[in-house]
Amino acid sequence: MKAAIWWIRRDLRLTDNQALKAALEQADQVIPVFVLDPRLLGSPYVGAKRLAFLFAGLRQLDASLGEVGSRLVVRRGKAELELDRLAQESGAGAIFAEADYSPFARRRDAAVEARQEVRWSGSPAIFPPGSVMKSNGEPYVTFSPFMRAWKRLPAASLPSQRFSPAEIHTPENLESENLPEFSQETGEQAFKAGEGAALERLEEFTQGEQAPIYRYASRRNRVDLSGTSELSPYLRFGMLSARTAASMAWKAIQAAPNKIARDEAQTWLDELIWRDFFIHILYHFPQVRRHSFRKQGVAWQKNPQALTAWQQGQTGYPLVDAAMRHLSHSGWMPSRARMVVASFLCKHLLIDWRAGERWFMQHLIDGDPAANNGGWQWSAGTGTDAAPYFRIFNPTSQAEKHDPQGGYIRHWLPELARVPNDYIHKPWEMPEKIQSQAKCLIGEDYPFPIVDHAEARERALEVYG
DNA sequence: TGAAATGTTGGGGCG
DNA sequence: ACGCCCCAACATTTC
Repeated sequence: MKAAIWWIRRDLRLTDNQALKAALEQADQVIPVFVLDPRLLGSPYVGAKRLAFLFAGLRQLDASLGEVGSRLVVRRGKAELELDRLAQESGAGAIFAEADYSPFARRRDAAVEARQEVRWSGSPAIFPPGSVMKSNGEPYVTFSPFMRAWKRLPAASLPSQRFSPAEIHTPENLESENLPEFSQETGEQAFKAGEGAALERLEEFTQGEQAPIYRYASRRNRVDLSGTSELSPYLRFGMLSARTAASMAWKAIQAAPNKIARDEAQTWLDELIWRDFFIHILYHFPQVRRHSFRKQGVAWQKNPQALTAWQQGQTGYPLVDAAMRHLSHSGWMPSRARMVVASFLCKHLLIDWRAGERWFMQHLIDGDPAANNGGWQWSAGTGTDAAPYFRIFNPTSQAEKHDPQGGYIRHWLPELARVPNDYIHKPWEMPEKIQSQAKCLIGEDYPFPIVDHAEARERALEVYG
């Protein structure tokens, strides 16, 4: 065919892009287009920090396209209408796109398919939904057997990982919208957008005998040490292909200098498999987006004051508050901190996990419907293969384990900066004299705990039980 | 990818 | 030397 549309959704990259590859193989001219859909831009599950990252990524992509003789076309409107219009303007014979599985994406894509021919290739998952199933044809709902089956799939069945376009011909004279600017509202941009930054970080994380991946398992929980890969925003928007990430993980595992290092790296691959697991779960059970996977209901409590305290990082538990302010400021939080704040909201405060899920989606740069929903339902104990109801994190002992010197806490809670180590994890126990020395009066500069841990724990056991 | 309560063991102080 | 108690350290059970 003469021309084809490459419809970009969450695959903001040129390398290892199966949809782009297919379009280039089938058509002489390719039109890279991103559609700003008002249904997404105005959604209560979208926030400024993630949009800013998306738009910065699109600008980067436009620049990369420029280097191969093309450019990005941006349109604003409902996807099905804008793609219709673009196909008519350009005479494009088909639309090429990577799959996208959230309930909204599937409705949108069905509407597009009703009007235009769409050829799907590639997936945001490493192995797409449907490819990891039980022998009776049903989807897995527990992680361990899912992971075993996933690991039995031949890595060689993954299509070429090395594709990178040399030249893209794109028709002239197609109108393109400007991308909105978000300089004011988003605070400090913690992640540099774009495929280049993503590949740089992946390399740094996985390459060489001293690579962080070889200490991943033992350091990922240390909130004060940046022990995680920090690749999630790139995976979210496909600035990094999940398959490229997996392929680098496999290589690192093979190249590990010893068994300990190999196990450490393996743990990171296991996390990528968790990501696939939740993508598959949302695909097979789209109702989990709105409802608990488990039928038994928890009697959630309405508590707007407590919800606000949690959102603002004013619960009186330093690790919880540091993490929540980290999120508001940077749009990101390490995995361990996410588990701690989620457990606190659902179990200590007995607030419905959906309130936490929405807050995360509004603030996380990497906010992804499948991973975020899966994580929240896991924490709340309502999901597939969920944390058992009696597993209640003690926010103080979690802080002692994972931020032993309080460095993370002091960084995000400046009012606790001068609190001595003995009290950094339980400032409410500080004698008054030390409070004034530390210039931190509890109840004034920093709140008393909004719930007593032991009481909250008992209450959660009773309500969940 | 918990934490608390309860149970067991063994060293050391002491009469 | 011996029995008793205390309690830290570790193990097991329970939520």
